[in-house]
Amino acid sequence: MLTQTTDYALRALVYLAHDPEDGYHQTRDLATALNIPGNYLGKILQLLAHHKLVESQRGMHGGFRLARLPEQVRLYDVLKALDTLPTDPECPLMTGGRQMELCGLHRRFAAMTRQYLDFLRGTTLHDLLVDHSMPATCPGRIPATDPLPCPDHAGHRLVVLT
Amino acid sequence: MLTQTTDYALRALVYLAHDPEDGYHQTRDLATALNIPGNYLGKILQLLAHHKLVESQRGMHGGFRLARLPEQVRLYDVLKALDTLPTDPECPLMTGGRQMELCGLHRRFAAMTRQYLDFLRGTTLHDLLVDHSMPATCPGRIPATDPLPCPDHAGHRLVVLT
DNA sequence: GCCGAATAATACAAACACATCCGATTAGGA
DNA sequence: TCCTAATCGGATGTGTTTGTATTATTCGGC
Repeated sequence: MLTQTTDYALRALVYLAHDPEDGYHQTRDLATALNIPGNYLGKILQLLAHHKLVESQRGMHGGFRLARLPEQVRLYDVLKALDTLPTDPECPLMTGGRQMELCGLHRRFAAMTRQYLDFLRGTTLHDLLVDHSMPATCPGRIPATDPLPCPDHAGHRLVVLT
Repeated sequence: MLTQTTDYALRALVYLAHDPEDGYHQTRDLATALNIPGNYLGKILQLLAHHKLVESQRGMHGGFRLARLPEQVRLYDVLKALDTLPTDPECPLMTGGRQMELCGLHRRFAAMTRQYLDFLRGTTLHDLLVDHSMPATCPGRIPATDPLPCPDHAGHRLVVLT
C-alpha cells in the first residue's frame, strides 16, 4: 500500500509539520529521529523541494522546512511529487478503442483505486497531526469500516524509538 | 494498485473461469488472447498451479484449467499465491515495543489496507464474471462510493482486442 | 510397445526500477 | 576565510518483468 519511499517522505513531512514555525531541520536529525537511512532521505527531501512541498537552506543552521501550512499539503500532493500515485486502471482488453469500457475485473479495481485517491485528496498533513479521530474530510469512510483501536498519542514526535 | 503480475494472473484466471468444464487451455492461447507475454505467463501459471489454483497437463492437448469452481477462488487467494498481498502496516516509530500503537499516518493507511483486504476476500472469480452489479459479498461498499458507470459485457472472452 | 510431436517445467540471463550508499561540489553563515 | 549542510552524480544490491533455451512429460500414430 505504501511504498518505502512514500512512507519515508510522509513521515518526514509529518515530523516537519509538528510546528511549521520551528525553522529548518537537518536531514541527519530527521533520519535518526525517524529511523530512515540518511542518504536516501536526502534524495527524497530534494525531490519534495523540487516540487515546492519543502524549502531547503544550505549551510549552517540550514535544513528543510515545510513550504506550506500542514493544512495545505494533501497526501495526494506528496504521492504525486514522488510519482507513486496509482495509475487510472484501464482494462487492457479494451485498449484499442476509445470505448472506455472496463471489464468486471478492472472496473472493481478502478473503484478501489478511486476510493484510495479520494482518501489521498481528502487528507492533509494537518489531519495526521490532530488524529484525535478520523477527519471529516476523509471521504473513504474508513472509520465506519474499522473504528480505530488505539488511543491517540499527542507527543508523537518524542516517542521515536531507539 | 494492481501489480503487473497480479493483473496477468487474474486475467488468465477470469479467462479460464468462463466455462470451467472446457478442458485445458494452452499458455500460448491465453497469452495471445489476453495480450500477455507468453513466457512470463507460463511462470505465473506454474505458480498458480503450485498453489492449487489451476491444474496443468503436459503433452498433447495439455494446458491449464481451474482447479476449483470460480465461486471458490477469491481474489485474496490469488494475491496470496503471488505474494502480492499488502503487508499489515505497523508504525515504524513503534517497532521497539510490543505496544502495537500506530501513529496517525499509519493508522489511516492500515485502515485503507484492511478495506482492500476485505474487498479481496469478498470477491471471487465468479463475481467478476457475472458483473451485472457489485456482488453482495463485497464488504468494501465500493458501489456506494462509486456506482459503476459502464454497462456489462457478457461475452467478455470474445471481446479481446487485436 | 516405440517414436515423434506437442506442451508444460525449469534454468539462465538481460533490462529496468527501487532502495541504498558514497564521494565531490556548491552555497550560506560565522 | 572556514565550516557546515544541501546538491548532484554515480555505484551497488535487490526485485520485477521479460526473453531464450533446455529438459521432462504426455499423447497419438505406427
